[in-house]
Amino acid sequence: MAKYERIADDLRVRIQAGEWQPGDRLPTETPDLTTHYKTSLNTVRQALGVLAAEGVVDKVHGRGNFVRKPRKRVVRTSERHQWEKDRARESEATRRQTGATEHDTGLAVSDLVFDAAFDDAVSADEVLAGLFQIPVGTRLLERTYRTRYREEDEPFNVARSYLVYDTVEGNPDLLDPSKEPWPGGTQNQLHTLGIELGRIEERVTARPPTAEESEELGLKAGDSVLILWKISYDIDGRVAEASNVTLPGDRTEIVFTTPLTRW
Amino acid sequence: MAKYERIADDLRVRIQAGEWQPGDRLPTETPDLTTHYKTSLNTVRQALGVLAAEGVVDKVHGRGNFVRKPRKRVVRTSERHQWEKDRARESEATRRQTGATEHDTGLAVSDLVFDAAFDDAVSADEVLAGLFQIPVGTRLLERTYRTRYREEDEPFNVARSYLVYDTVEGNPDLLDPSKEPWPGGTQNQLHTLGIELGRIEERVTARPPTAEESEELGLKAGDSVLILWKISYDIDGRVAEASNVTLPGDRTEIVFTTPLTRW
DNA sequence: GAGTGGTCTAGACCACTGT
DNA sequence: CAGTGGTCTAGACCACTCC
Repeated sequence: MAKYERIADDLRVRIQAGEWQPGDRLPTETPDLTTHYKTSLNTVRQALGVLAAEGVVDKVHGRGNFVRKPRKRVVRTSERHQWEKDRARESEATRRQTGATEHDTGLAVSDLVFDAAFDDAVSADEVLAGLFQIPVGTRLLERTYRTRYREEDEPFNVARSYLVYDTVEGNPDLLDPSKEPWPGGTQNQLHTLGIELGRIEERVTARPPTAEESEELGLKAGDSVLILWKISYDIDGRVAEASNVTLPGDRTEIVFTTPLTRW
Repeated sequence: MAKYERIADDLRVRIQAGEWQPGDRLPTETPDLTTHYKTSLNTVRQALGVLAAEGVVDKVHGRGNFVRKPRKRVVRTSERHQWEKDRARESEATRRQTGATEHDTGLAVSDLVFDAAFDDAVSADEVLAGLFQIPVGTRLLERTYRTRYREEDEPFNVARSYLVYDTVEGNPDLLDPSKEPWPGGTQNQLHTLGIELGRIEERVTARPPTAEESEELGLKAGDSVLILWKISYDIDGRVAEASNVTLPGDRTEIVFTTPLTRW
């Protein structure tokens, strides 16, 4: 076993044992750790790199290496869909109170900041064309949403929603970024187009963030992202909307409930 | 911007542009890349480390650095639960045909290899005690399952299932590792104890693998794991079983369907 | 044994943080 | 300005893969 692995293991054990609490600063790379482990700087840094990649340690330039604190979780439940559907036909006054994100996080609208960007001339790639059962290159409306806590700088998710352009022309609000976030969410918007949803499918995978995502979501080494594709089917089984959300893996818990029929 | 970042960006762009195809070997670290970028070995390796952490490049000791190929996905659907419940009361002959994993992967039992390990004296920690609504320290039965493709060395998942020990004493098969995998799965086993499930809840998060998980699941730098907690409630709303599965994030797609009631 | 990546060293200098 | 982490170099030697 390499020296840097032994150092990483030793530090990991000492952290787990509580020698340093979450938030505490570890001994300095130079001279503390290099002399303690009788090794060179590179080797100490390689060991700390392992722990950072595991999410055990936060490296902060100019300040030190810290034991990472567990972060507050955002829970996203599958009940949100039925809840959103039930609310889609409520009065605007009612709808204006809260959206699905607030339903999940338990926060008021005022705690969250939204940002919307539209692109009404996106061409369907193979994946989207396959979902919507349309030719590649069909014109789509792409809406990008970012949600963040008012006190934090970085958004905690980035969502991109796709609709077939031809189907949304009937509602000009759907093409106006300043109308965001609409009271009622997507299901209310689809309702104005005469579309009722019958079923929602969600597909979840995980991977390390790309450099771009790390930048955008303020992720550190040792973070993963959850990729959630939400596909909304109308009552005839056609795809009405497809969207994907990028969620920080360690801050997000996705909860699904499957009711079972009685024997 | 640091030199290693510029090198990583340059290589990333060239890979995306198709200069090297998935599976192709990149130029050697020494002397090709060091001379091409007029830099030292460490700097080239730091750049390649970035790409490896993103999952773009596979580093293979003694052979080279390769453009990573997308891997075959295993799909896990939430329909499996109802399917498993419907099957739990079928004859053993029928049940013996396939299990829920085969239902998802579309493979025959003979393509998969299972491994089961039991520990009938696990003490409930705070998380499990909270789930089952029992005192911390209550005796639990922990069953660990590993599933892998017959042709591959590493399992593609590791699952740990927890049952309250007192409730399983009625069925000695539940305490015998050699009876694994039982035809019918957990729902069939619970059926023999007179327990019928009414609802299943699944909670999903993602994070980088621990050193132990990388070892066990054969994961490389640049992989994430999905952690799925499955909580099974009986028809009275009590927790009957809790289990967690560790799934390789880039090989697994979890699919959930939410049916919506009609307006 | 040749080729290739992995580990380690010792030292220089840069960049960020807080006093 | 002092303290601390980040980048980079040049070179030595080890470990793995494949012919």
